[in-house]
Amino acid sequence: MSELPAKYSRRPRRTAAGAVPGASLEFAPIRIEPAYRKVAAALLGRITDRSISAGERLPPELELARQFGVHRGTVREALRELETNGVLKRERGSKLMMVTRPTRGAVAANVSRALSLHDVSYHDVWEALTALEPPIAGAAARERTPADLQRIDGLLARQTDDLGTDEAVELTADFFRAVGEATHNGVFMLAHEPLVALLVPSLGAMIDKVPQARGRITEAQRRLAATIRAKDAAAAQDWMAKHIRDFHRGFEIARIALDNRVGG
Amino acid sequence: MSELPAKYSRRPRRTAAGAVPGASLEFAPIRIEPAYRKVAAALLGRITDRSISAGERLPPELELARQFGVHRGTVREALRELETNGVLKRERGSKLMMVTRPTRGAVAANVSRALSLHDVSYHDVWEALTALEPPIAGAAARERTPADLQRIDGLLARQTDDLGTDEAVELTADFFRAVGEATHNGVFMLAHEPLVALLVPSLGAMIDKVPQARGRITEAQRRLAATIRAKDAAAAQDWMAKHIRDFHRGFEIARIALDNRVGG
DNA sequence: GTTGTACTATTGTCCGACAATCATGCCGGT
DNA sequence: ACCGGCATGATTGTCGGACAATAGTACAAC
Repeated sequence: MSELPAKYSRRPRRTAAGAVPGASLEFAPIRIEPAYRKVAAALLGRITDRSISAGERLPPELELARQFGVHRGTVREALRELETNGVLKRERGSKLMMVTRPTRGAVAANVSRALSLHDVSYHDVWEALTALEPPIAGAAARERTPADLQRIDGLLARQTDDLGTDEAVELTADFFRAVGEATHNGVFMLAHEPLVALLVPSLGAMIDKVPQARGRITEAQRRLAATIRAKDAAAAQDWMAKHIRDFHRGFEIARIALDNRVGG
Repeated sequence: MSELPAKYSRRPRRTAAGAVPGASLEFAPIRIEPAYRKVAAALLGRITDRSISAGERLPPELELARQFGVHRGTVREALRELETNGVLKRERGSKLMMVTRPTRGAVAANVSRALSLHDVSYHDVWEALTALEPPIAGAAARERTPADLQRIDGLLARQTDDLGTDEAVELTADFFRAVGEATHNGVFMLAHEPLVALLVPSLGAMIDKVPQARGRITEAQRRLAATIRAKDAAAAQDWMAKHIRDFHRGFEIARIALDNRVGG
């Protein structure tokens, strides 16, 4: 059946056990990388250095396998790696894989998961939000465009009392996102996303337990929006700081232990 | 050779083309997920909800394939996905895959790449550092332990004039990391890592072009360390802010355009 | 012009196989 | 009793080949 197993020949492995017995020379640890990782690294390199740019389509898997000189299964494993990194997206059927830029949501989801697995506490998240959000609000006040204002106002207009808990929470999260986008700073937009995402579940619990919270949230957001409209960065910082403190207080009133792990 | 192709039977596909002709009803798009994604989701779920905890070992691939009722290749693609997410680590040979928690470095690398691909500018990174690092320094001053102090001092002691550019830059980055760890806040530790990583390459260029930068950096770090030792959070914030401004000025002097893309 | 059909390209999944590696346990020599 | 070498089994890495399902396209039919 098999003529001769000459495969694997392109990856010469060190089978010779020719280690000098007494030598105490310093050897660098031998770095053996699986092929799928090398393929992934090669592709990722071409993407990060922009020789393949977003929106372009990759050759089909079989063609890639031919070019790299590996099996299609190996290429697929490499592609899967890039896909989870968010730099590739594939659609079913005959569409080719497309190079994309990782979406904020995907990156944020990874970060959230990592934070959650690292046993980060609510307190830690609050501390970070306290540090991060006021400057974000300030930057938003400085940099906002009319379009940003419009989006923020649109969100505020939807804040009514007869919303369900989930919608209210989602709307609050969207408010933070909108403020982040008004900064026109990709770092800010990405930075607070995982934090907001981590808080969303418990925010719902808090709102349910603390009836007055909804009103305070809406009020703070309106004030904040006004300062952003007025391009008053200092006031925006102050109101955002107050807004964050409010959340903190809500959690205390709802008796959510702040040194609990987030997420789950 | 093949008796009968009864495979694929466990995934019934809708072959019937029974679409109502004139109906203008709203249909939700049908979500069809590949099997490898479902397997990945199942495993990830068990990890994030802690029913499989870090350090445990997963069953071998063949066993997983048997349990999920899919082919080993499919399981492998799913595992690759988790591996990139950092929740699994595998070693060569007969060792089983081990559940791990994503390392900060891995997560940060993903974030850095995403930021870089999104054309974030130096200015954006500076703005974020200006917002983030002073509060981090303040938290470090409040929360530092003797061990943290020792690590920081160790790094400072290695800051001498006869270091190569690369070592000096790496030492500076490590200083930031050490301050971050002194906060004992996982969010802070993770948050500034990608930013520092993005700056490292250009920081080397800056140091080479601006001779006085090295001295200023060392001086600022010593002062900062002193405030952290004294647990003087306010002073720590101030010195960190100054430190960051210093970097900014260095870049201006070195004529590195601040609206350039970072990374690459 | 719209609708249906055949064809092709591509991805998703499966089957089966072997090489390389690591752990383990056995064995003989000291 | 301790040690290094060797056979063995388990597991991952990779390969070859196969087929089903889907999407796009070209073309004929109405």
